[in-house]
Amino acid sequence: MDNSMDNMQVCETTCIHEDIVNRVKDKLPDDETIYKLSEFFKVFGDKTRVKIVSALIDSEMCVCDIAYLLNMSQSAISHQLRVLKNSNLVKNRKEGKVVYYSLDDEHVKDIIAQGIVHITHKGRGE
Amino acid sequence: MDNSMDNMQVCETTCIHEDIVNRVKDKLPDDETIYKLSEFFKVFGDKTRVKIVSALIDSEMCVCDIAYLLNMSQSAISHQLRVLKNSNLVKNRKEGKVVYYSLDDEHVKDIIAQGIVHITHKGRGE
DNA sequence: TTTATATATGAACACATATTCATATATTCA
DNA sequence: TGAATATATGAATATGTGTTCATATATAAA
Repeated sequence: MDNSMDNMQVCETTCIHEDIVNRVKDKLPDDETIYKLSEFFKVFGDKTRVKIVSALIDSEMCVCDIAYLLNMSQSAISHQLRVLKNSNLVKNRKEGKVVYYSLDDEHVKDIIAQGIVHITHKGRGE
Repeated sequence: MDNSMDNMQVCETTCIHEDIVNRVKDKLPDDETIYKLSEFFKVFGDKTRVKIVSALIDSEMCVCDIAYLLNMSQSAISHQLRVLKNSNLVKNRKEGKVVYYSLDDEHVKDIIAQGIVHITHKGRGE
């Protein structure tokens, strides 16, 4: 893992600001945190999942409701709900044959809201 | 676009809660907003980009600094910086041959912070 | 102008991923 | 038990994406 840079074209030059790099390196989150962060945001990086989450902000719904609402197949929704569940973003409860999904994280609303702030502030030229 | 559901295996059944679906449908953000949201979060859905952004929270840096800090090739970093720039998350200034990158969005810090809140709260079983 | 350096970029490749299709599982009802 | 329904899931496929490699561009220095 360390000799992977042996023949890589990286700037082995004088342009590196070692003081800055060293200072930043100390503050940078560890690799596991970075990985978890990117995996977390990756979940929101899909239209279908953002729709599902946005919908569940308003109300608990069953798989069939969501498929109908989003005009998508039951299978596709089910697969995505599993992704959301694995990320602890939604939970479910079973009532007979029907499985109801709802949000399992208080910050989901805030995350979406903050995303909206960004895209509305940056939409048309700075 | 409307007849795409003609032979799709969606629940054309009685389990749909029409009242809930209709109410949620009205509140759901429009398709363009959903798309922009997912594209926005997709940017944070990559380890390298999260690292770059986290690093830039602390200090402006040149491409070479970032490549050295993250132990990655200059080309890989340059490609990712373009993605971040296209998303209006970073800006750059040129000083001779050196290009310095810095954050271009006040909420980036908040987004990362909120992500950390989630992964630390949900890490070890609820 | 020639050389060196810092960055940008297009193409290719390897890998990840979202949806579909077929089917399995679980539950209710007759 | 058997039929119907709601959901879950594995495999396959198509599409997206991150890095590498080679190279182009831009700037500075000799």
